[in-house]
Amino acid sequence: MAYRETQRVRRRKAATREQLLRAAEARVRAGGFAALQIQTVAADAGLGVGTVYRYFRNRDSLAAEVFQRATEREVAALVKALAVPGSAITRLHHGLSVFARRALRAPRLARALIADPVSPEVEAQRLHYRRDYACHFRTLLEQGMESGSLPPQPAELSANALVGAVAESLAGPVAEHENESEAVDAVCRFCLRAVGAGAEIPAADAAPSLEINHEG
Amino acid sequence: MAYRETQRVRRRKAATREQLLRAAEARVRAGGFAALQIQTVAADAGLGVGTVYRYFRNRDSLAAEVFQRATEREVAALVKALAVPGSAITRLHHGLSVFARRALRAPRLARALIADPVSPEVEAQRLHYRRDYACHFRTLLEQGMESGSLPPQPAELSANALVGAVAESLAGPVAEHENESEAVDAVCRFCLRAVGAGAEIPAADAAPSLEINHEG
DNA sequence: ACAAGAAGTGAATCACGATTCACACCTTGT
DNA sequence: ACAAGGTGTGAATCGTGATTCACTTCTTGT
Repeated sequence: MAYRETQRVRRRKAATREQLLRAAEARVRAGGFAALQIQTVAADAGLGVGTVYRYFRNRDSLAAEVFQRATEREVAALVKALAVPGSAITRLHHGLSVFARRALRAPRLARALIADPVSPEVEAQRLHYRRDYACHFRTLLEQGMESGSLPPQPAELSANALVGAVAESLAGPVAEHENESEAVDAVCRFCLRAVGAGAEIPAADAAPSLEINHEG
Repeated sequence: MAYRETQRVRRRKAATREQLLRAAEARVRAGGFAALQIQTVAADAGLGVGTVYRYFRNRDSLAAEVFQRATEREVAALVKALAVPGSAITRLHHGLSVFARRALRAPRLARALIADPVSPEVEAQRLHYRRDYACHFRTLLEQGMESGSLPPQPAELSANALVGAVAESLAGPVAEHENESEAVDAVCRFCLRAVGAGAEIPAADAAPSLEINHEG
């Protein structure tokens, strides 16, 4: 025996893998999953095509991992935003605000996560993600309904509609906005009214300065 | 000179073209634009592959025409629905109801029109369509705001959000519904509340029996 | 029935990415 | 320095559809 993987190598490999994933996500961010091409990603990462296959079984696996990472980051951001103290409505507002801002900042990515057709593998993950995502909103809506601050409504459907409204108006193909904050604000109002919390809409600056880490 | 296109031939050609378009749309209806393959369409129409190219320059042209037809049909349905007499809110409700029902009945098609990535050519049309579509809602929202029955809001953004909410909740990948009418109804309520017409929501059966021609 | 002018056809060809793989180049323990 | 066991590479190969085109089969006016 003369070779055994050492710490140093393990780190380098991890770094390379990371670099590939970053390059891949950058492409998806810019052009959706259609832009996730092995040649391109390899080139971006300064590596050979074959190398990519040392790290990922195939394109779909790479896509799936990019999807999962981005997805988990989004869900985490939402959960964090919802964890704020306050009434169901206040928390919903925070959540929407964060979701909206992220969608606005990375529209292509948002659309990719929500709708880009990829492999069946990714499609399954997408379902998971969507359910998860909607689930958080749904829980909040249910809380609001129980406490009487929201009118009765099918929570599941409302949650999905919220996601659609935000995604479409801010990240859709027709989205144009002079002022980011105004747009985010407008969508939040729209959404709050939609779930029946129109009257209790907090002041415009109730959830303004939430730091957003797009990368971390 | 010994051959001149006659009425009979012209008709047959038109019929063939029509048949190809129908077959193509059927595929899109079932599996989005990814399912629009020349081989498949030709087979469905009972024709040879080459024949398709006698009628359409290439796949993109065919896709574009399928898109345009479906699109125009949708817009026409919306316009017709909005043409009903009554207040801005009533008309909006009718429009939403029709839009929702159509999306629910042909979810894959709805998604294809709204989000499926195709050629740049189609992408341009999509923009047109979306603008057109949103425009009708927008006009109505503006009327409502002028007359004071709707609160001030950025009409363009609200219109897009409405489209997103309906499409996502009824035609999205996570859409599941026991009862069609209930779902349509719930989305309509959601939307009306969203634009600020929550109080004036008409009785549940205010716009129930609008005939929908899915084909014509 | 014949010639001109199309329309119909599908096997062959292209195009475009994904995927493979034989080979070059490191890393490590002796 | 050497052998073992990787890792990195990119030209060659595959796979999947779109597209072409030489050829067959109508249609029509004479």
